[in-house]
Amino acid sequence: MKTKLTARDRIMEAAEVVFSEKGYHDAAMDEIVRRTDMSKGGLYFHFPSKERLFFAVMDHLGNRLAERINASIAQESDAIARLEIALTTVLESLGKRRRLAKLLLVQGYSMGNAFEKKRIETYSRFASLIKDNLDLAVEEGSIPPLDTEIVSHLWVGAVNEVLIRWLYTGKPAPVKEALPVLKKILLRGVGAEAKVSIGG
Amino acid sequence: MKTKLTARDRIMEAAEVVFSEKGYHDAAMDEIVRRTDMSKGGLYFHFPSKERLFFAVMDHLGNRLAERINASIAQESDAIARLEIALTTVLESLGKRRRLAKLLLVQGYSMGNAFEKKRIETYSRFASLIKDNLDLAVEEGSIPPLDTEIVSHLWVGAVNEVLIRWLYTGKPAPVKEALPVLKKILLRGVGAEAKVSIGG
DNA sequence: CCCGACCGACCGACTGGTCGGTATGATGGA
DNA sequence: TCCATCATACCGACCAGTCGGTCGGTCGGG
Repeated sequence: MKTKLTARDRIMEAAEVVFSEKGYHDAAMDEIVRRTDMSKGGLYFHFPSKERLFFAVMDHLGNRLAERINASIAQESDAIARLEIALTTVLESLGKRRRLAKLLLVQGYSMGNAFEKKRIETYSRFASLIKDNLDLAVEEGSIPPLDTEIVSHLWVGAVNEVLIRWLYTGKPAPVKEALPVLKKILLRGVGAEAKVSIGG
Repeated sequence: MKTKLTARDRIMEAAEVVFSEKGYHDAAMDEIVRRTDMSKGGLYFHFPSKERLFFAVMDHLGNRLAERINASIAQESDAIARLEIALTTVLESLGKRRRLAKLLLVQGYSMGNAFEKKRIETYSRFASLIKDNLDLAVEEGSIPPLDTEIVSHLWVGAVNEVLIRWLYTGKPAPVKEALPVLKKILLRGVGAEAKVSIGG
């Protein structure tokens, strides 16, 4: 294990802070450089453009979130329970850090049309995870058949909106208030009932 | 009725086109001017800034959509039926015009943090409409009690995501494919069943 | 002759990206 | 052991383009 971060990592850390606070467009490369012990030329030695740097940060954070979700559902075999746990993990992870949430959910849009592809890619990854478990639940017979493709995006959108709302207004509290409601409504929507009882 | 549009209206029309195609940031005032029979100075006589112009366009389009929804649900008294009709109207209106949808749902983000307030405002208006009818349905006893505040935003988020998805990938078709699923899942989620039968 | 409406050249601030140059350390032949 | 050589990593002043907004001026109708 290295205690020293690589130059790449240090740049990405600074970039994460600035991008999440300012959004893509309003973030100046000069400011990211300022947050580093490096020069502009040094930064551009490691990343070819602002856009690539942003994508690298997004990928990094997206990966970490995905890993956390996968780890949390790994030991659970029941599809419905896995969906509940996944919801919980997302709300907990993003609800714990505004910065992460903001960057992942909102701050890329100012990139303009180039962001479309990345957004689709990132959101699809999480939608797929939901879809897979919905499909499994249908196979298991725990829920009636439905268009899991559309429903998975419906779920992602619902969670997304509730989190963005929280980012901007500070409420509802993602885990304490929103999570129970989201679980109840979304699960009932697909014809299931919450199994992991925490907030009912 | 005037057949002549005012200068303000002509500017807003041009702005709508450019903003929806390019997004807030990438839209250049010079291009909006070019789409007008007016000069830059003339435009700035009517609107004090780019930001204000964008907000004016958003308000205008938001109002028109809200009016359309209100008109469509006016003659219906049953709360659940009103919710179904409102969903249908939104999907129809936005599904019919990418431009409108894109501008309302996505293109403002590139404004950066100044957009937050406007987004909250715009989305809240539609969430409130949903919330009011959910509250009514609870009062009527058609659905069990629930946190209608959070649920209304869940609905808005779900619809939003499905529409954005459609904007970017072209599927699913908002009215033909997405609408039936959204109605079914969202209504079942709050403990109701679709009453207006079109797509089941 | 005044004033609201409009004109359009121009300003100045900003910013992504470049480029010639430097420091450091590894390599390797004599 | 010592020096020449080379690549990697890094430096930061500078460039060139962009764009929102301004301002002195024009014009026509009342």
